[in-house]
Amino acid sequence: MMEDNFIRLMKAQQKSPADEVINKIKELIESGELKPGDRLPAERKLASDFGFGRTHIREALQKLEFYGIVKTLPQSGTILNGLDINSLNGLLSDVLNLQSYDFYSLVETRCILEMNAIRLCAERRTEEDIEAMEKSHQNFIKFHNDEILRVSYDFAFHRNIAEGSHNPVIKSMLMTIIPDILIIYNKERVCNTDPFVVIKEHAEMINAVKMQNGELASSLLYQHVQGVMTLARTKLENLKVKSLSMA
Amino acid sequence: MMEDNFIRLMKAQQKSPADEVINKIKELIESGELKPGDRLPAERKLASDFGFGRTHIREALQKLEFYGIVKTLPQSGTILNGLDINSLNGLLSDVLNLQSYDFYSLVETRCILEMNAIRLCAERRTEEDIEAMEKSHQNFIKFHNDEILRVSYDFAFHRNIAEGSHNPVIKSMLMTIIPDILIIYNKERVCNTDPFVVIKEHAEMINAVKMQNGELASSLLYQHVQGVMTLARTKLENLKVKSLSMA
DNA sequence: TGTGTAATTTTGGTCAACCAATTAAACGGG
DNA sequence: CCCGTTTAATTGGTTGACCAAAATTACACA
Repeated sequence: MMEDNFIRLMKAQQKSPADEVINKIKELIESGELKPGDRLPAERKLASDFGFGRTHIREALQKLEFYGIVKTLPQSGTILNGLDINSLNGLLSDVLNLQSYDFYSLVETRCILEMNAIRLCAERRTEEDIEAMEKSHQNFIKFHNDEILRVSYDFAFHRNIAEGSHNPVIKSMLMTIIPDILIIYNKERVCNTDPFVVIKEHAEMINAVKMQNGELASSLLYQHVQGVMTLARTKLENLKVKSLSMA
Repeated sequence: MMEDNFIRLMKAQQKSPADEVINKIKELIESGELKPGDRLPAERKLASDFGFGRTHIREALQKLEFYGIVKTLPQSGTILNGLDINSLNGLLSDVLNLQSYDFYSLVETRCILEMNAIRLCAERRTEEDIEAMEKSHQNFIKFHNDEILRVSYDFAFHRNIAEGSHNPVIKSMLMTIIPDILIIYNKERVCNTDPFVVIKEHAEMINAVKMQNGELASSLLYQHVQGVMTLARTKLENLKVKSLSMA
């Protein structure tokens, strides 16, 4: 496992072709040859100029579009966004320096997003949201003896919370990080929280949401995930995951 | 602009080919034909079975890999993650139901992430972090009369905060949402916060970070972004942005 | 019967060519 | 000279073919 991390670290240091393309685009901007708002040279031209195939060019542009740096218009071209040079350079540096992240950062960010998701859920929840949470909770109780199913319904419960926040950005972000957490959870098999404790905590959170008490719901959620936080801090502190990007 | 939103809404209802592929993969899982941990049929087979080209298959798999649902191994195949059927179905439903998001959600999430980023920055900051914040702050003062440069250095300041959190997941998430916010900011040209107010707020935040006072830093950041929050709530409430996904 | 090696097949990644949408240039008439 | 129409060029998206790595199968020998 340590060897795995070493190999991944080395790979991270070898830039992918797409990252090399991004670096060259960054140089075009720094040289003034490409200005904010400009259309980029055509994919074929970039391929020829940079010495990479169009597949790598397209992968690089897709990545830049994902981060809002360019906008691709079918059959029309690719436009650099209109931010100023310093901001563009900063963003491009950040894209190029995206790191693998450690499990602790993953879990810490999940905690932050979920604490706020449940606070918003308490404020904004609908009857459907409460019913969905109740249903997941009842299913958790029903299958609390089944190690796999109870994790499944715990996860469903957390998805209900995200849904109840009525903030699609928070939902989307949680979606990108929850699967990795769950996968590592299941793989390490080190979480053995008493299901009755979970049942109690779920019930308290539902009640706080019903009462529209965001602060209470938020602090209950914080307590709820302390188990994973502690786990991440002590046993899996240096566990690397993947780069949170498309490359 | 209202017409723009209408057209985008209609487009959102037409599933992309990649989403149709994802839906078919979901059906394979629901039918039991594809189980957690299984290798998916080869790309060529999926293309043939589903009636889409390999480009669309690969785009769908790339999206699923981004969300942690599958793992693609070059020259070996694509593996479905080992989560249970309910969780997989839930995740796939969420992926298929990713929505366009409104500017308010974007800004609200930014506020949440940055409040926590600066709290962590106060706890974890290094001397380099403080120096970087000071430098951005000094540049903001220097160019406070230049509308473009001061936004640029304000952005640099916020990037320093993200960097100082020492949490790559938070950094990465802020990176995906900040450009859109800045672009809309510049386009709507409706923020006219007095630069001297910003200078004062920046100085207070730096001081709180120096003092390692996370709570203070967090609440100062909250005050700092209230302008954008108010703007988002009143003037741009229904402004749709893009789908926060690769499709 | 088990093991090691070689051959074959399968696989995802990449490429050049082609398709169709968009833009730019050319042309003709007023 | 300007404007509308037609033609040509440019563009990103898609396709089928090819490449090389990985996995599977077949075969030979102890």
